[in-house]
Amino acid sequence: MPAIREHDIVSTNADDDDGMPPLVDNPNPSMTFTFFTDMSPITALSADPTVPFETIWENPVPASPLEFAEPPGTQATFHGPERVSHGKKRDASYIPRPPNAFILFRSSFIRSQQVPEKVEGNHSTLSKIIGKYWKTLPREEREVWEAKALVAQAEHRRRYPDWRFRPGANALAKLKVKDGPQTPSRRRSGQGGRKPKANSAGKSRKSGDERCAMIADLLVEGKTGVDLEDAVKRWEDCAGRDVDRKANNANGGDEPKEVALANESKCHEQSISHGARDSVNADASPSIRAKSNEGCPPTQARAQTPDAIPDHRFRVPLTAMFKRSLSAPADQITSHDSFDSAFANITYDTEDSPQRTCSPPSFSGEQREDAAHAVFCESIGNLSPLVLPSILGDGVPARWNDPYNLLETPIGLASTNCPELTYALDSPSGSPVDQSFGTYSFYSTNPDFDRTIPPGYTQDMQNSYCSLKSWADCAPLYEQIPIFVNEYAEAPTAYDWCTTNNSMYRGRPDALNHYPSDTGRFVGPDMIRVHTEGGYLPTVAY
DNA sequence: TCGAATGAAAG
DNA sequence: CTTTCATTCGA
Repeated sequence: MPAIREHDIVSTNADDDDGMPPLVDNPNPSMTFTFFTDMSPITALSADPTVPFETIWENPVPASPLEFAEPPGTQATFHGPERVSHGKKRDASYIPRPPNAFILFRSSFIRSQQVPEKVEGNHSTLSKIIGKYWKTLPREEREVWEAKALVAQAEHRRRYPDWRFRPGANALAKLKVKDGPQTPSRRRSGQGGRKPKANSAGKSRKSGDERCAMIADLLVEGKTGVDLEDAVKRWEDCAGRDVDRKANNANGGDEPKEVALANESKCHEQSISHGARDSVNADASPSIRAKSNEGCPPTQARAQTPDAIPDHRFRVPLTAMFKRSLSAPADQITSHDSFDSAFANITYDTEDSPQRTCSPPSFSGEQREDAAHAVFCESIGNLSPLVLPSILGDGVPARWNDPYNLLETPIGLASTNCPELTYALDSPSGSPVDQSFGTYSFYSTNPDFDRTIPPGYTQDMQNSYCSLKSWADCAPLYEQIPIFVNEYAEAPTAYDWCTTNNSMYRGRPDALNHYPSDTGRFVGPDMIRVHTEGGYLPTVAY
């Protein structure tokens, strides 16, 4: 099977330049689709095709009210060339880079005006604050932004299939515009550009950093708006004069801590965390992770990761896990590389065997596919790295492999999280219905999916098939990008998986659902290797 | 296969 | 200017 270039997906869209969401070329009349949970269901964003794609990753859930409502007219959009971003004069044809997770977070954060202008209006300083705040985000929350970044990236690629990041290419243009030949002042070298003041070596700088850290801490506590303003004011009233001493202290001096603590605690005695937001909502707001940082938040050794329990799963950031070169020539893309590295030595926690390591199994016997292209994933009952986290965020974080939280949905009813979908369960014959067992499927009213059974699929697999390309084409409509196993596979004909004792099993997808465990409890396979009939490009994200 | 550079948002 | 992250480029 010829290797299919990733861009072939999008280049089939004739409307790539028109700026309108193309949806799918396949206007199949109403149909339903089902897929297995290990087939990377994605979360529906909006079935409304009129929703401009620019708003997709910023406002994925219009239905869920944002606690920090943004002022009207400030809805986040992806700023394509049709809109000049923040006053930079650029050619109308200029295509900006897709925003990364942090940039999206920062934008949303600033838009939500949690830090009043009076507290800080300078965007450089805001960047510092937001950067510190960003580092304290719990992983789930950060993943939300990583997911958005992936969506943004996917959408960017859909719109500008031929775009390539060309660092420096724009620098030339800049020099031209600035008419002066301009020394190529390396901006981050600290040498080139004028160094403003800060000659008093660290003093003002230090206090600035201190203040940033303080504000970031207050944000972590959940303070925003007026609360934040008050707290900052209190801090400034009495802590400002401590700055010098603190600055010295930070340079290795062993200043008695009681002094600082006393000062601080008297300045901002109790701050009641009000950040009772649902954690995985999609705006950059302080959330419930505000801990018991009563009194003055220590400005340095703050909990970097609020996760109380170290979670060794998926330490690889999503964006890294699913990273693929956006700009590399398509036929050089080897997106499995990131997968291989991401999953090579991941330790999984499961109910049955915490911290069990399951390295990629070595297969014996005939292997039809290129082992280097194998994609590993977890399956039903376990977290699936193939599914991005749900950002539906209506208070119940969905499972990784159940992004619609369908397992909490009565069978046969539409998910409250995603009315477009209905949950069905095929229980193994004779078994009581057990939602952790059996095949569960999502039925969609989305007509845009191709369910033409490819060669290799038998009729009884029909219900588990949905064209992955359809998902890919629809990706911008969904919060979650379909992370597909074998996007271009003719058909997955068999899955191999290893169990806790490293036994190898093989079977079709439905067999996975019937895999019994010694304990009488369903144990999902640790890993699944998807076999295909021919070669394939294991695109992991589109 | 590195580290350095660039640029994404914003005012 | 300033942040983090993704990507490219040159050595």
